[in-house]
Amino acid sequence: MPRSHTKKEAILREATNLFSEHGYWDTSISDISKATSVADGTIFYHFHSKEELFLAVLKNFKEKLISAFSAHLNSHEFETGMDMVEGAISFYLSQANKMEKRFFLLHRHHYYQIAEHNPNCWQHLEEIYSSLIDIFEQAIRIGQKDRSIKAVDASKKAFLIFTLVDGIVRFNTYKLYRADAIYDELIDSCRSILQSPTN
Amino acid sequence: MPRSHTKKEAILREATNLFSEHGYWDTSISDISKATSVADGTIFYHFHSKEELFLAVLKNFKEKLISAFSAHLNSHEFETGMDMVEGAISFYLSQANKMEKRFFLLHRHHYYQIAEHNPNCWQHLEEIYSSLIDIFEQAIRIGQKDRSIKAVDASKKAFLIFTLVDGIVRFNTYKLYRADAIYDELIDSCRSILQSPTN
DNA sequence: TTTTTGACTGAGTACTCATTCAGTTTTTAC
DNA sequence: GTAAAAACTGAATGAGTACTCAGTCAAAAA
Repeated sequence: MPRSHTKKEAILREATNLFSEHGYWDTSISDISKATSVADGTIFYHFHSKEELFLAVLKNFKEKLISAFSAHLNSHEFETGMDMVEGAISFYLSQANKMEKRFFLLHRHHYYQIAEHNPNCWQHLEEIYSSLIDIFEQAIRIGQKDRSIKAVDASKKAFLIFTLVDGIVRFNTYKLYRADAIYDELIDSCRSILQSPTN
Repeated sequence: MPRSHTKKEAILREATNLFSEHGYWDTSISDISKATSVADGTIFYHFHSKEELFLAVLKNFKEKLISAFSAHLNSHEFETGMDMVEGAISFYLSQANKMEKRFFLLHRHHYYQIAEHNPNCWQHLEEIYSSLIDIFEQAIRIGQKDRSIKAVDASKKAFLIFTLVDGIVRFNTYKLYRADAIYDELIDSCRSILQSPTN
């Protein structure tokens, strides 16, 4: 239990770093073993294949991300549902900023490729997105109760807003646009989406 | 000119199909040569390396995409700038639908990785995005002249709307959400963003 | 003390893949 | 028609790769 545990964790940690930074194909098993100061075989002792390790990294990220989110929302009080939406947006952006490399994982195309034939992988992705979108949806519903948000389709609007925020994170990590330069416009637009008179 | 031209084009065409469908790493040179009925060496005669071929595919896609867009916009008349924005959105979605596989190219992470050390690749991506965003921006400016759109920051709102639409395309290709199920909400939201009273 | 167990090792295996190049065929120029 | 140039070929190369496995070692169980 003492060292073995540590080594498996270390492998997972280094694999997360390397897969996040360089992707699946540009990270070899021996890259990971070197970074962890472990023999190649040890990796296969703990994880049966490279793909399994890759999935373990995703699973780990999923758990960290979801618990970080619920911790944040539980520890904050929001005046209105609209404020809660805003809080969720800015928390998502700050998380993406803080663990930028990890967020790369979400945008790594290879996961979606694996997901096509691996239901397990698909489920991880699905859980990540649905739990994130859920946060927005719940905030919208709360806002509709306290009248800070209009009677819109909460589920669809939540998806749209999440898409928007996630897309901005994506452009930011690809260095094609800076997220902070557009923060105010983003919040503004989300307010418009949720508060403007229904047509 | 006769056959040589054809073969180079055929290689580019098959490479586009295979890279779009399976990605860079899951497409080998011999996959491409088999699909084109050409010897491996021929590929290297026309393109110096696999990466160069990959970039040629991107360049080709860029040109096709941009010209398809301007052809569409020039052949249509729009009542207002707001209608033009709507037209651009629905055209983007229909293009993404029609050449779904090709659009994968835009979301293939590998390009962004190459872009990090290859200014040429970065430029292609930058041109694709900036010309697409430009279309939205111009439509917004026209709308501001004809009063169908409020006095918003055209450049930033154009980026936001593009991000939103592109993000939806992404979720659609990954089969995590169906774009057509959300079309009305999308248009609605864009109207809100561009027409709601400024705070 | 002896045995057993499970974590760990790293050289070896079997393979894939991009790239090369010496040579052949086809096209163009004269 | 002939020479030069260009297009094309595919077997060979060599650098990598994920994964295996026979064996080491330390600590727990007997």
